[in-house]
Amino acid sequence: MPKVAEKEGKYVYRVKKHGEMKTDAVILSDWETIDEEAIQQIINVATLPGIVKEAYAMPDIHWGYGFPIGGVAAFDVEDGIISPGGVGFDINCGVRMLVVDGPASIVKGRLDELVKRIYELVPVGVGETSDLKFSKKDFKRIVTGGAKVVVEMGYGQPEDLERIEDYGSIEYCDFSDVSDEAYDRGKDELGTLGAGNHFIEIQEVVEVYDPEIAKVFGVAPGSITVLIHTGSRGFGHQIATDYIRYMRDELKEHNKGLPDKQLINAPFKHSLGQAYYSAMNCAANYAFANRQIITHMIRKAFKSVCGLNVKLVYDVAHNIAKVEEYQIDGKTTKVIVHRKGATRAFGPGNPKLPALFRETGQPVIIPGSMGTASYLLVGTKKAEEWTFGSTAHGAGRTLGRREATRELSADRIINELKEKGVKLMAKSKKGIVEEAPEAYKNVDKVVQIVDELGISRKVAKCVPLGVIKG
DNA sequence: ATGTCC
Repeated sequence: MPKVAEKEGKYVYRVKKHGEMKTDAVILSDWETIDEEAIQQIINVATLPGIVKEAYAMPDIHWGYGFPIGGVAAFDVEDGIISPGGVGFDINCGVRMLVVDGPASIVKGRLDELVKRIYELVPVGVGETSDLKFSKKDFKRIVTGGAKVVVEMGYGQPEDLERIEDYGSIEYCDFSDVSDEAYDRGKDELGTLGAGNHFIEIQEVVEVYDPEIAKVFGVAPGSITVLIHTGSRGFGHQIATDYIRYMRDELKEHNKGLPDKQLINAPFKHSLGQAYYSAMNCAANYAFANRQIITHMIRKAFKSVCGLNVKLVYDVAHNIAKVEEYQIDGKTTKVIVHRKGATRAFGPGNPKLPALFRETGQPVIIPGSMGTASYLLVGTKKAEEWTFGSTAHGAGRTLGRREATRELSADRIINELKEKGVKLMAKSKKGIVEEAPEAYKNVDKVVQIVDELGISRKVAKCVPLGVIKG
């Protein structure tokens, strides 16, 4: 443990404000699994203008571009900043859980066919495009309106919308803040999965920790669930790239003296900060629409192969910045919360939640690495009071992609999944090694920590039956 | 994460 960190409690470590830090940094994790580069990154975040309360690291923290992945930081909207590195390149990368309306036995009996059908319907892999064609006018409607626009176009049902974070639509956005290049990269990728850690997984609920909440969420022991993990593809990536460049070129003086160039940012109130916020929200809407279209394809697959309907459980964002209000030093303060590899975890009574989840708190989805468990949890008041309504987002890497490629073998991983009875279809062997379970922390441990800390609570555990990867 | 280097 670096000398700067003090243990404050079980899974709570504090780096007291020192040097250029404007606030403390708090690490919520077991110490053994953390790399020191990521700790330095959350310390760097605490030096940024307008940061309020504390910077937080979740138990799945690992090194990222500028900000660590698994980091949460809130900046005052009046004198704080917004930073593309605090959101991530895959803007509104997130996870959506579906539940199959019917017996597990039917799905298990047709698993191979089902995985194959989904693989045919959803384009996967780097740079993969879809056959769906949207006019520029429709594309503009989609990225400014999100999931509801594609539902209107026939991809899903109006009831889906209240089961998406922010109803799958973020209002503050203007298409004129999006570059032509971002449009070009994004126009043919709606309805595609992508690569890297993105996946579609068919799972079975093996354990329910809170039956009442599980019932509200629509799952029970033995339920078949489907997880979709993807984001805004080349569209969001280009928007991040564009605005990092604009901020570097146009805000030289403001960004002078950063502890790390990758922390490049704009004052939130500055026209460039507002333009990034707007373009980022276009990418967020794109990602919600993307997961909605993929849901439609999965529903088609289940209908044709099993004759079963599929319902939405919930859809969460884990790479995004949002304006929210919190009590800070007894004062209601409007902040721009950056959740990078962190999941919103609003508790019971939060007015931003639909009536459906008003009494329980919002569903939270924490996927594991390939072949391991995934969890459905519920948000808490404690998260709202402590971590700006945030919790972890996944297992978190322990090996970089390059290290994983060097140390692990795709064939062995394929065999291990086969032995476990998990059906895998993947576009590339490279993706398999990079996403091997050995390259990640143990998701069970991450979930145990957030549950014990009370920043979200376990509801159900799912294990994989079939995996589709890029 | 990503038309995995403009």
